[in-house]
Amino acid sequence: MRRRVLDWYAVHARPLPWRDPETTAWGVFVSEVMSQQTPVGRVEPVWREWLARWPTAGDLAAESPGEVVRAWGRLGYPRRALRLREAAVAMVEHHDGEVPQDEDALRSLPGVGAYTAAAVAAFAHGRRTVVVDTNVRRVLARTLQGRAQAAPALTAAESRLAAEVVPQDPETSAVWNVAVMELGALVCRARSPECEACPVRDLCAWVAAGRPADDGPPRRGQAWHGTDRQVRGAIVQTLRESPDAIARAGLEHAVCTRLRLDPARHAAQVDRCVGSLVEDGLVEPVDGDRLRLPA
DNA sequence: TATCCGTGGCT
DNA sequence: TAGCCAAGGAT
Repeated sequence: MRRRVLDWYAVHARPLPWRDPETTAWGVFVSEVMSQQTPVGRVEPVWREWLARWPTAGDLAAESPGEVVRAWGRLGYPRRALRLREAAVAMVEHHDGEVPQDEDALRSLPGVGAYTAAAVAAFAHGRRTVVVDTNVRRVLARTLQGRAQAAPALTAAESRLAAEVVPQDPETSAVWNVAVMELGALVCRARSPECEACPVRDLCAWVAAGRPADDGPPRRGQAWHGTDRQVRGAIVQTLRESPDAIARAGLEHAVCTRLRLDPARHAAQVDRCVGSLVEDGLVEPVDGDRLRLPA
């Protein structure tokens, strides 16, 4: 199985810029944070802008939060932009401006969880780690467990399984980790798997079982229309597009217009969301009644 | 552990 | 078309 996946990756890997051997650890770190819950195709152009503008952690650490959120554009979950900047500050203050190599040190950075710490240690520093993302979970669930999808949340059994299949040699392990992810992203996809193109289809327990449908609990869809998330998104988008601070009433109007909401009935929701965004550090009140991205 | 947190393309 | 889903993390 390992040889097949590694050989497949050698031929089919996408030429993502952060996979270039000359990309710095900082570049890899930025790519991993941007890719959290955002398709890599959308990440690539923003990543290029960021690395040209802030080629080191020190460069980003010196930038204002608002400018970082603005440059984040529409990647989604803009709190990640703030945490990425905070991580850069921590690197400057505690790691001599460099991306830590140790998984635990990475884990302690803002916005870095188990996945990102393992991924950066492996892909930026060549460490042997166990990278478990949604792609890896799905590939292992199908090939080894014969299930259509992984469990809703990562289980201890899954982590053990993932750890068992990572090659011992550090260099090979790093390629293995990215290769399984790539297989999940390109072939062993969640919705329309392309089993005919899979290098391990004849070893796959799910294929052997006749590709049975998922037998797990029904997934809860993410509500969107009319939610605080939608309103928060519209608020930040409006402020991103405005070079100057905006009066609260003007912001309410702009957001309701953008979302086609009745201002009379949604002013309170917009206000509540502004409050939560201020708490998150994504919005900053100025001059009493005006709002802007944080300076 | 369940829920919250953006955005947009795909089926 | 409406829902599903994407290199997760924090609480």
